[in-house]
Amino acid sequence: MKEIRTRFAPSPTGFMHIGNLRTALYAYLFAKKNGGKFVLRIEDTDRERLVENAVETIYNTLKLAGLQHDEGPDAGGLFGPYVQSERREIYYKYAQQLIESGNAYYCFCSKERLETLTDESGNRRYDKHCLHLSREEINRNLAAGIPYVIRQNVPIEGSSTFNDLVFGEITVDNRELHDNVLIKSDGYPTYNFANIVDDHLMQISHVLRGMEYLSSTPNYNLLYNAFGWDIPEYIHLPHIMRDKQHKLSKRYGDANFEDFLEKGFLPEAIINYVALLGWNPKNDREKFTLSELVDAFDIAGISKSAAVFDEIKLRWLNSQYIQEMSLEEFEKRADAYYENLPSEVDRSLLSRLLQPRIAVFSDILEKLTFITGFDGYDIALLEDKNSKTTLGMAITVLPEVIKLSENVLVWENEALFEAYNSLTETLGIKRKQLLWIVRISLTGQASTPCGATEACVLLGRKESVRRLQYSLQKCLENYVK
RNA sequence: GGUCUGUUCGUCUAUCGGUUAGGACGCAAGAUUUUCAUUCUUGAAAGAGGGGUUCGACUCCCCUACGGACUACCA
Repeated sequence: MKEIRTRFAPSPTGFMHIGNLRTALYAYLFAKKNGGKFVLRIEDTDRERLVENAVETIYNTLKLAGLQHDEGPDAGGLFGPYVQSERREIYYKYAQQLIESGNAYYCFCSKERLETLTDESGNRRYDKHCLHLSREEINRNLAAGIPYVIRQNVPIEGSSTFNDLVFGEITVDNRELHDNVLIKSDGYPTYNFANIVDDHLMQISHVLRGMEYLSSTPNYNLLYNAFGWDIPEYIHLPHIMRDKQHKLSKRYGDANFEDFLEKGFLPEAIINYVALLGWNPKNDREKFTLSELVDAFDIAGISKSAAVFDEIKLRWLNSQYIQEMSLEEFEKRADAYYENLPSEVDRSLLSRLLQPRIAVFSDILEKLTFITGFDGYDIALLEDKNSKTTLGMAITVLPEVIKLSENVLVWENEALFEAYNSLTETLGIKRKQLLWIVRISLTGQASTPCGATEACVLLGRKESVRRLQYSLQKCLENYVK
């Protein structure tokens, strides 16, 4: 039984796109599920699109996501080098072999000539012009240093059929196939060539990749056959969309892993969410750790249709992870968002209040504005139809609350609640009403990450009394009987 | 344009010929609540259209419509 080997083969052209991450995840899951190996290969054959540090981004992402590769440029392995730019002689050697067997040929056509091959709808198909060059002509051109590429010689007749583990059997007429460039004029191989040579040499048993490669797969199979190599199993993955019409793209912005991390999403939640975009475990389960995903993964659960990325649902999943973490862990991660808080604010209490109320860590900033940004608010908030409060009520209640707040013995939650609660009795109003008035007066916000008494504790006695007085003042100014 | 491919609630999806078409997010309503929030319950919400095949089709086949990918010396 052959060992299961999958690979993730990104090109270092920028950030790690969510769609790419999912491809890596599935390749990892499939390998691990079957006791196989997951290898990382860097496809840097497009010298113009290289982005500095992109390789580090790839390492980093895989590390953060927990997708540890068994082989790769940084991990070693028996099939290196794992960076395509370091394998040029290999590709060239195999290209020569293809030329000798008639499955590839030198092409010296100029860009200008190629242009003339473009039809009215903007498509270009090479006419095999250079296939008919004589040995002498080729040698002469080579000797003269005329730039050339090496092209695949696809048969003009017949058809190619292959089986994809997700999409099933696919047949394409060979006449639809192009004589793809295998080796570019700069000496580097194209993806179309490098990927098949490497997949074979690295003994990749299952190729998982985006379905944009589905239509060029027959080309690859022709190459495998020309070499007499076994064709790997194919697992093409449906796209992840930003909406029904558009693929998730780098241009769109937020579609990359590090952006989500920056927004305060947890890598585990992102992985969990992304796993379920285009795959389902055949039951209703929604929460999985990475190792649980390994156990549950099965290509039968991969769907054929594209999935729209839904950040709202990701938020929900993320909130589940946040709520399950320990308070210590939460505090550690939340700490960065507490920077601008007055030092007397109780961070531990704050964390306890915040943990069940946020979906992503960056939500914290907005939840904290009642502490950091209390400078006037819409007094109309004090009139609430739900709690049945009015400005007039606030005016009678606030002085009592202030008096009580100045005198209450211990400034902590229980005591405050007791004190305010007994005040409702003497004033003859509902607890909900009093607490609404207090909370609004204290925070100026309809929705806060805490109740009235908790707001008191967070703000401290001095600041609380100050705010209550300020609010009373505003009420009096605005009150028209 | 050609080729390949897809189409179940707004979104992610289950169903592999027989179900009141299920779950989740989101949404709405109600309940609980120590005030914000949580939680709970309930509800609205789907098989693109048309032909077949079949006793019976979301499920199989064909056509149409509408998406998407590819059609580069990018991957």
